[in-house]
Amino acid sequence: MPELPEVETYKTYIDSTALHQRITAMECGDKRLLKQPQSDFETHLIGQEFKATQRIGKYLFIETTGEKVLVLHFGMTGRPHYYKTEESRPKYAHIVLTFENGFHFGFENKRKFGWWNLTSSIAEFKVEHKLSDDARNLKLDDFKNALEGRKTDIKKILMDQSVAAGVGNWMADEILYQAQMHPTKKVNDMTTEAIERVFEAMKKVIEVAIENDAHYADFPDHFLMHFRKEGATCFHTGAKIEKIKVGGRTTYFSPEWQKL
DNA sequence: CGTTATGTTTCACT
DNA sequence: CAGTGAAACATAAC
Repeated sequence: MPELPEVETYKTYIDSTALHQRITAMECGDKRLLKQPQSDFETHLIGQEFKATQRIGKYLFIETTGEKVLVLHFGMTGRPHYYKTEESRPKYAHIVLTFENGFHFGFENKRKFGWWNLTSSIAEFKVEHKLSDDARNLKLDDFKNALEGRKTDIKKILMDQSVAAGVGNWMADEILYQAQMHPTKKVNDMTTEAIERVFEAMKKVIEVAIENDAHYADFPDHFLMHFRKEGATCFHTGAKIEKIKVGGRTTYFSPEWQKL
């Protein structure tokens, strides 16, 4: 389920479990998850330690004591899992590192859309992958600049990783619900006030989600995540939530509440 | 069996 | 260049 808040919880999890331990082995059950030959990862990881982590959007960077930075992307179904015994090995841990202390760092990825890579420079990686600043730290002026000249649906813009890195499908729906903005509103038709409203909603959704460890059940009652399904009841209007496609992605919204 | 799923990349068009 | 829609990638769950 990894969008920005989920990956932030993964970061915290890794920071509190897997840092500062010598890596002794690597295994990978499906090489398609590796963007480089496994031997490259082994060369740069074995004998090294995780030193610190950084997150930009949905990408997690793990700095090591070696010269390369490990880059993780979780795809649609991924999470890290730190465990000790083989019995507790997660079923879909397709990539596993073993530490000197006997624990393992498993990369769970049921659908195999996630991957690992190595980079020499996080800054370079960010440019190559056209990532904006992380949505959590993004400045209003940069957001406005990124919208300049764009004419498409606000939802597509929000999910554009070069505009606000980290916003994915559920967050875009939640942000637009909070901002009372219709998902297919064209950005060139939006007033400055409306753009600022969406920006503020984005910030709020991010902080609320992180505060609650991306645990949707703990989100405030007026958050769309509680009724983000077709035919469910909108908290504010009591009307039915509708399902449409925007930019090829399933989109849930409340027609009366979210104005075009 | 068919549909759907929280992501990214690529490609053929307009 | 901006934008679109579709396809591809893999697989489990409903």
